[in-house]
Parts: sequence; C-alpha cells; structure tokens
Amino acid sequence: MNENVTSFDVAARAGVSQSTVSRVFSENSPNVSPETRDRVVQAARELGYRPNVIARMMSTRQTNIVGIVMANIVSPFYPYVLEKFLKRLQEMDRQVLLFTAAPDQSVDDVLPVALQHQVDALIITSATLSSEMVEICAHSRTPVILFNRYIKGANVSAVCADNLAGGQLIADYLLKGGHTRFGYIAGQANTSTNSERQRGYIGRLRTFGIDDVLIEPGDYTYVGGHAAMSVLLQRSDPPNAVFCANDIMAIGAIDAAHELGRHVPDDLSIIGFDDIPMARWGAYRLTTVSQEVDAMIDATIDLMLAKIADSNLQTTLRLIPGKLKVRDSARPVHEEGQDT
Amino acid sequence: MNENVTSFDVAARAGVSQSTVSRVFSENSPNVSPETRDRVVQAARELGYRPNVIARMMSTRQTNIVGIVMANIVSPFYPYVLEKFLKRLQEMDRQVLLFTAAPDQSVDDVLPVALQHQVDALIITSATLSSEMVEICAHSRTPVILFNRYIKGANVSAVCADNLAGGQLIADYLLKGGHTRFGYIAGQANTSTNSERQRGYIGRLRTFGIDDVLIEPGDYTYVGGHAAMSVLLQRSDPPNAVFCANDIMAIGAIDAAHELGRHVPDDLSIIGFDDIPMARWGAYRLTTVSQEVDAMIDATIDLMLAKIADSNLQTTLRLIPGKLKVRDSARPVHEEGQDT
DNA sequence: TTGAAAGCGCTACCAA
DNA sequence: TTGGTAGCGCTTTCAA
Repeated sequence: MNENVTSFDVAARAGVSQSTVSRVFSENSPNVSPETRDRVVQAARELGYRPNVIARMMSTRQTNIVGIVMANIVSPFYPYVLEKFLKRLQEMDRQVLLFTAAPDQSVDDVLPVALQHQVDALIITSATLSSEMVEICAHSRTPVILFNRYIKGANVSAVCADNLAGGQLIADYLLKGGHTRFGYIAGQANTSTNSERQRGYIGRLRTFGIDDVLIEPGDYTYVGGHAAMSVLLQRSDPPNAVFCANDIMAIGAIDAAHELGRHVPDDLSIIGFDDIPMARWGAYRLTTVSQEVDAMIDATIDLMLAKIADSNLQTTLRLIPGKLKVRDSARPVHEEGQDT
Repeated sequence: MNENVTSFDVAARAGVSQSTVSRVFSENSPNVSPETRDRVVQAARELGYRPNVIARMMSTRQTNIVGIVMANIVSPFYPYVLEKFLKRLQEMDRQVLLFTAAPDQSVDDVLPVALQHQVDALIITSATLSSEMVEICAHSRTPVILFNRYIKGANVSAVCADNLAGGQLIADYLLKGGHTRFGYIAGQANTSTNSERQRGYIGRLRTFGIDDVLIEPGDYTYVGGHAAMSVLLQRSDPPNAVFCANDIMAIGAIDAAHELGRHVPDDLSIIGFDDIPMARWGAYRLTTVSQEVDAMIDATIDLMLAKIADSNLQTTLRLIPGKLKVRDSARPVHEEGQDT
C-alpha cells in the first residue's frame, strides 16, 4: 500500500514544496518555521512516510555504513567483539554491513562487494588481505582497519592486542612458578596473533636459558588443543608448563590432561590467552591473559573516525596490552596478578 | 583518485554510450556484441571502474540486502546461526545489514532503520516485535521472519525448533531412567522458547502423575544456571533429575553440582537444550536435545525467498524437531538415543 | 546491437 | 523561511 510514499506525496499533502519536506527530515533541520514543520510532520505521519535512506546516500554520497569482515564468528572471542562493535556503531547512527570470509584466508572475494556498497570504512577482523587489495582500498579512498591482525610493512592501520608482551608475561609467570619443562600449543600458523604470542613466550624463555620448548599445533580449536596436549603428555619427557595460544585450546588441553589422569595445576600448569567467559567456568578456572576487548574496540572506532574525517592520515599500529588473570590452572606465584 | 569513476567515464574511454556500459555490467547482460563488451571491459579495468551498487539500488528499487536483527549474539548458539546465515546469503549475492537489540526486548527501535534501508526482507532472531511493528512491516510490504521465536496470533511467519516436543522428549527420557524427583531450570521468562520447553516437559510429567516439579529461574546464562542448581540442591528434598532450558545453564548447573559434591549422573541427571559445541567437552559430556540449526536456517531462507517473490503469501509457522543427544550427564536408558 | 533520455527519491544550491 | 531545480550513478524503456 504505502510502499512508496515519497517526500513529494508528503509535500502535496502538507501544501509545501518537496524541498521543505526534505529540510524537515534533515538531521540538522535548518530554518523551517515551527508551523510548517508541524504540518509536514503531521502529513508524514498520516501517510506513514519514512525517508528513503538509499536515495539519501545517493545524493549525499555518504552511506553511513561500515563494513565489517569477520572470519571467525564462531569462536568464543569474536561474537563479543561483534556485538560491541554493533552497539557502538548503532549508537552513532552507523549501520553495519557484515561479511564472513573463510578463516584466515585473505578476504579478497568480499572486499570488492563491500567497496561497491560504498561503505564509509571497513573493519577486518581475524583475516588478512592481499597487497593488491590494500592497493585497491587505498585507491578507492576507503579507510581500512585491521582488528587483531596486522600485516608487516603494508600500508594498513591495525589495532591488536599486545601479543608479544602477553607471551612474555606468561613465560615470566611460569618461570616464577618454578616450572622446568615448557610446552607451547600453537594457533593457526599463518596468523600474526599466533606468531607474536609464540615469539614473546619462547623468546623470553630463551633469555632464561631455556631452549627446547615443545611445540605442538592446535589450530585454535578445542579439538586441536585436546589432541596437542595428548601428544605432549604421552612423550617420555612431558612438559609441566604449557602455554596454549588461546583459551579454547587451553580448555581442550585441560580436558585431555584430566583424561590422562593428570592433575591441573599440581602435575601440570596450563595457561591460555583471551579470557573468554568459559575461562571462568568452574570446571576450568583458567589462568590466562586477557584481551582488553573494549579498549581494542574503542581504539578501532577512534581510528576509523579519524580516517573517515581525514583520509590521508598516516597508518598506525595500536597495541593494547592485556592483563594476567590468575585463576587455578597454573601453579600460583605468591605476589602477582589478580583474579576476576 | 579514481574515487568516482562512473559508467560515463568508461563509456567515454571505450567510445560507446553509457547505456552500453550499463548493459555490460548487468547480471543478465543482454545483447551486447562481443567486441563492444571487450572494449568496455578493457576500459573499465584500465580505469578501475566498479558499478556503484547504491545507484543500482536506486533505479531498480531492490537492494538485495537482508536485515538481520539479533538480540543474543553472545550466547553460544547464535554465532553459529549468524555465520550460517551469512554464508548462505552471501552465496546468493545478498548482503546482510546486521542489527543488535537488547535481548528479548522488542526490537522496535532498530526496525524503522532497517526499513528505511529498504531491506528486501528482515530476519529477527531471539527477539520479538510489538504488534504495531508487525503492522508497519506489513504496511511497507517487507517480509519479516522470526527465527526461534514466535508470537501467538500475530501475523508473522516464524521458524522455530519444536520446543514443545523437545521438552516432552526430555521428560520421557528422564522418566524411563527411573528418576523420581524432577526440577526445571527456566530460561528468560518472556520467551516462547522457554515457555514451550517448560510446557512440554512439565505437561508430559503431569501425564505420568508427577505434579510438583521444582522450578528455578536461570535466565539462560551460565551464572543463572549455576545459582539455580545451588538453590535446588540445598533444599531438603532436592531433585535427582533436572532439565535446564538451555545448554549453558546446564553447564553452570553441572559445575554447581560438582561444587556441592554431587556426582553427575549418579546422584543427579542433568539435561540441556541446544547442543552447542561445549556440550561435547570432556568436562561435561552433556546429554541434550539438539536444535537442528542447518535445517532451521534452510527453512528460514526458503520462507524468506518465497515471501520476497510473493509478498502476500500467508504466514507460516515451521517447527523443526530436534534430536536427543545421549551423552553422560543423565542416567542412561538402554534402548534409546545415539551419541555424537 | 546501440544510443538518447526519463526516471529512482533524495540533498543542496540559488533565488525569491 | 521557502520553492525551484540540478544533480547523485545507475537501469530501462523507446527509437534508431
């Protein structure tokens, strides 16, 4: 029925010009006399008129839409990230066009689509882009911000947890706990998160003269962490301290350890990374390093707004440090950390 | 730089008319000679031209955008739902405009925004709308489909798990297991999922002469489930069989039971609902009823497409039955179910 | 097979 | 404070 009530219809009914109707519905509603405005609003209500945003985009050449590309929606950390982004952006009257991509592949397929939709900016989480794509985005003057990934040397801004420092923090804590044999369960090999966490952890251990850390791949999944821990514990020289590159793997690792009759943390300390809600669950009580999601998101949005405002802002890398959350899955050290 | 390459620019470069360029980039690219097409494609490539989708929406009055409103992105069940929707829709070249709403409040605030964006259809998950909003959507001829909620008597189509049957299934299983004292940990009170599950469970128990089921609210959260189970177990007449309206609460309940020194399932059987990935985790091995997410999503998309094609299709309610997943959190019955 | 021209529903500039 | 009008970049008739 009222499918297509346009500003002209409202204008006709209110006995004013279409321009006036447009003015009334403009954000910064300029110079319309109160009476006229009332008449227009009234007519609009009667007709069930709502401005067509697409047409507005067309003439303002601004969509107020932010594209978000997310490769890992399923994976306890990201839904929270997504929700938070949505809330923040909705509050500022920006809409979100959401895309998935295969995890940690480059997102080259969806990017052109996002660009064609004239998004005001693009946030890419847990995925990387090829350098041609970086080029294309730059060319189209669409600000791109990587969330929790970065590309060395590329001309893209990024916001990341300080994964290197996190890895070091964990090494320190385990060292102070008096552990002697160390393991690392790795996340997806080609991700900057994994390589930084590993580098921080192993580098710090090496500083203390520990060179042979046992490394097993865990793929950032529960099943992967479970399998990796099983392998480690069936060695003749099993570790007594293991850092898992994320919490989900750590949880899988704890379950595996229990199944093999080990007590955590008495026989074996396990530390994760992320501080997802499940880390608090009674069955795990996981010691971990938090990703300060809220701070990361704030930083991302600030960066985005700045880039939208001034498109030739220089590229930045913002590192957000995490905090050690001491719970019960690693042998305690008496002086550090705080629980939650 | 090439910010605004339009079809006119391409036309000029290729020495053809703008209409021709448009034809070349139309899906059903009609009647363009191969040579002309080549020239146009070539020119477009040289200029880095990509059709402006917003303008296309403007003239075709079709956005190919589906709005999804999701109230519970954080909550282990929904991220999977979202990802699956995205994949399916992306495959069919539809984009997704995503909105959050406060959980299980009505979504009246975001709906107008979605409608103004001229979405081709609207999928609302885990949230309800007011009857005025139903009215407004109908009026604007925008198909709306509720996912995992429904509104009695309202004129909106919906796809739901068969929650009633699920509740009955669980009652039957617990009865056959020889349990004698029953409890129910409820989800959010005003949701159709909760009331149906409860109705199925309690109704079936009543059929077998069991009238006093202990009911505690759990709010669909881990913490809520944990607290509710603590209350139940501290009664003088604690239950030995508890159905938790979702898996997360069941997991919280198991942790609470362990903390109070109970063994699951020897002292107490606990059953959940959803079959989220964590239900498989070694620490829980949760017996539960699955929501057949893939089937539900397929049904939703089919319904949506049908509504888009024929807007005065009658409203439908599709119920998708779930399956009992027998694991180790409830005393087994020897004859039923299958594991995963 | 191609081109010219009229919209799609708005915003924004210029005049009145 | 208001109205007229020229776009925004495309699709889609209608003619050639």
